Parts: sequence; structure tokens; C-alpha cells
Amino acid sequence: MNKTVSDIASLKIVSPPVTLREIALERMRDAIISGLFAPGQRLVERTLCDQLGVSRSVIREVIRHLQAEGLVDIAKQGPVVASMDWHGARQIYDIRAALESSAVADCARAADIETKDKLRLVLDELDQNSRRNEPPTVLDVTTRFYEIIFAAAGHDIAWEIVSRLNSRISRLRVMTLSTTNRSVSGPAQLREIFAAIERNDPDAAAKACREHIAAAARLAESLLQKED
Amino acid sequence: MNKTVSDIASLKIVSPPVTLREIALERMRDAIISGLFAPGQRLVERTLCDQLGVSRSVIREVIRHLQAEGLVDIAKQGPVVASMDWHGARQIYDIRAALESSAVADCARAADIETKDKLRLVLDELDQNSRRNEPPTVLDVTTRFYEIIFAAAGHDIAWEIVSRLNSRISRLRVMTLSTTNRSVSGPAQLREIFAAIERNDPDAAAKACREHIAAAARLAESLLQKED
DNA sequence: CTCGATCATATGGTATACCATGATACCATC
DNA sequence: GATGGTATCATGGTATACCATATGATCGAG
Repeated sequence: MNKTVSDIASLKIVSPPVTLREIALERMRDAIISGLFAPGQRLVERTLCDQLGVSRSVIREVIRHLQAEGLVDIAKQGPVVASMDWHGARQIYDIRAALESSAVADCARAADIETKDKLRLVLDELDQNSRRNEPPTVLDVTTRFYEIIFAAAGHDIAWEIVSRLNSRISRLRVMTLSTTNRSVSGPAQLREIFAAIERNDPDAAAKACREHIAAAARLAESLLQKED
Repeated sequence: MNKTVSDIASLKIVSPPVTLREIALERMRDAIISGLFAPGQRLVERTLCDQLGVSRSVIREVIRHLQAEGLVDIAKQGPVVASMDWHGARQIYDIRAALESSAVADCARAADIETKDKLRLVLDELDQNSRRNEPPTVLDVTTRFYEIIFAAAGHDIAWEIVSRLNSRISRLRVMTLSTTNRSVSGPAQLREIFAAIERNDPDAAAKACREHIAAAARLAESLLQKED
């Protein structure tokens, strides 16, 4: 891996081939994540064709993709929006704890000035939005925070997995983030993770990260049981 | 949840709707995993139609699914079999170490007589096959061993992730398992994990599991670098 | 001889048509 | 009135047709 190669690699055209499928995929995923399509709701192909204004081929391929992502289940009479019980959510929080703490630790090992600056910037942004109590934006910024961490740690496959898992518990995340307690403690915990990264302390960073997720999981559990 | 309910639940028809898509998906996945389709090879839709004897709709939906699974990349002129470099493989081994050691620990906490019996049975089978040096079967049995562990630990989502990751490094796994050293040390390490589970010792089980995977990763690294 | 332009073909993207199956509602018969 | 059968319709599965584009080859001009 010499300089020339990386220079050439950086020349790669990053044009996202904006195909109908890609657009429809994003729309559908957003619709499911945002709760516009409720869990358990049937996804009738022809209806979706009308709603999205595309043909069935597109819809079907999108559904296949979402099925593989775990956002859609195939019942016996067709695809439905996957629903999430506490057993599944608990597992997802556990997996996140494992993967995110590992990424955070590796990030703390490898973090340079540049990475730290980027993280600090995102955290400042989070503080501002948090004061205004805007859940969707907070979720966005939190995502960016972790995205930087996973990238700095070189854990791009783990990031892919975590992103996918997060979309499966997105409703829970929105609920936990909009809890008033959380809007105070959440940023504080992220700051703690950042502080450990800043002084390149992997163990402390991993520990803070695990606590952060454990707190979110506890909150999610109470909310989920209240919902029943 | 009383007895009658579970009895009634067990009556549920478990017929897997054997659709052309499902068959084609399995075939294609096997073909990629087994290396019949080499990494980087173009997957031409119409060619696959002829080879599998199905229509393009089926092939395309299957490709979407495999794309979401990470077995297929979409290049600018169409889908190709995803290839795996050491950077990616390393990450996958790390993720496996995290998820499998966690599952093994939870399994050690929860394991009852029945689970232990099932694990012992699989290990005996592994010993027999290992002596005959049959790599594909060894891989199969190893997979079953972990499947039992993840099921006993209640980590079914993590199992899904691990299965998918394993298919992405299947070639590496075949190579590492067919190494003579490994056919001796591999079963021994699984035995060690099992011993820890049998005496319900989560920490020892997790430790043995991490070592098992670290050994496989080292072997994979040397093989991968030799290949270049 | 080389460079370029144009045409042909291969390939993926999209839409639509047809078929098999399963669900539901209504009707007839016991 | 209840039960069983039948017909209709909704829905997913499959195949195919059409279009846009990119790639490669061939032919002509400089």
C-alpha cells in the first residue's frame, strides 16, 4: 500500500448511482424507522407501488433488501413490518455494548488530534441541540459521534452491523432520547467517553461506553414494559 | 404461558414455503461460499438465469438479498462476488470474538443437563470426523456446536450476525480448518470451551473462546498473506 | 499506422402481464 | 340456524418485454 495507490483510490468517483431502487429503499427504510409504517403492518406490494409511484419489481427488490436487514418479516401471506419485543431489544443492546465498547477502545488507542477535534465539534453541536430538546436531531448527532469513532477505530464492518441494529430499535431510541432524564445524562455520558478517548485511555472509554448503553437499555426496558 | 397454550403453539404448521427464490438464494449462497463463484467474479444476471433455470426477477431479488448480506458487491457495471482482504477478515474475527465469547459466557451461566448432553454429542462427532480429516464436515459440526451455544444463551440475533459473517470468511475458514495443525488443536480448544460450560464457569469459557478465535485469526492471517 | 467516430451488442433498470394460491363472503342444504 | 361448499377477489410468484446506457469492435480518415 504505497502513496500512489491511495492517491489513485482517492480519485474514485463517489457518484451514488441514484437508481429508483435506491431511492425507494431509503424512503421505505425511513418510513419503517420513523414509525410511519407501524410494526406488524402488512406491506402490500401493489399498494406500495401506488404510494411510491414505482413498479412492483422495484418494490419487491426493496422488500428483499429490508428483509435481509431484519426490518421486514415475511409472514405466510406476505411481508410485514418487523416488530421488536424486549427479548430482541435486550439482545441488540448487548451486541451494541460489545461492539461499541470495542470500537471506542480501539479509537482511544488510535485517536489523533484530528479525530479528537471532530468529536469535540459534534459534542458541542449535541449540547446546543440538547438544550432545545429536539430528539430526532439528537439521535442524528449521536449517530455521527459514533460514526466518527468507528471510522477512527477502523471498524467499518462493525459499524455497518451497529447501524443496522440501531434501525431495528429506532423507535426505542427515539423514546429513550426524548425522556427528560436522558437529555441531561446522555450528553454527559458521551462527554465521559470523549474524555477517555482524549487522554487515550481505552479501558476507561470502554467502561464509560458500556455504562452509556446499559443506561439506555434500562430506560428502554421500562418504556417497553410500560407500553404493554 | 400454560401447558395447553404451548401444546397448541407446537401444532403450528412449520412448512417453509419452498419458493423458487428461496431455492435460488440457497444455491447462490452456497456457490459463493464454496468458492464456485470466485471473489471478484462478475454475476451476470442473464447468465445466472440460464445456469439456474429461473427468470431474471428471481435472480435479481436473490442478488438484492445477497447484497444486503454482504456476499455481493454492486460495482458500477453490476454485481460481483464480494472479496475479502485481511483488514476486513481481521474485523470479522474481532467481532466474532466479542459475540461468541459473550454467548459462550451466557451459555455457561444458563446451561442445563440437556444442553450439555447435546454439546457433548456434537463434540464426539467432531472427533470422529476430525480423524478422517474431512474439512467441510468439520466446519459443519463446528457450526452446529456454536449454534447450540447461541441458542442456549438466547442470543439468536447475535447468531444471525455471526452466521452471516462466517459466510463472508468461509473460504478462510475452510483453509484454516484444513491446516493439519488446526485439525488437532481445533477440537481441543472446543473441548476446553465445553469443559468450562460443563462446570458453569462463564469467565473461563469466554477466555477459551477468545483464544480459539485468536488462533483461527492468526492462521487466517498467515494464509491470506501467503496467498498474495 | 494510429486515432477517432459510429454502430452493434451486452447488460442492467423498469414496467407489465399472467398464473397459482389462499382468504373471505355468500349461498345452499341438512 | 349451523355447517360446508363454491365463487370471487386479493396477493404474491414468475416470466417477459422494453428501454437506456456503456463497452467494445470495426471502419474510415488523417
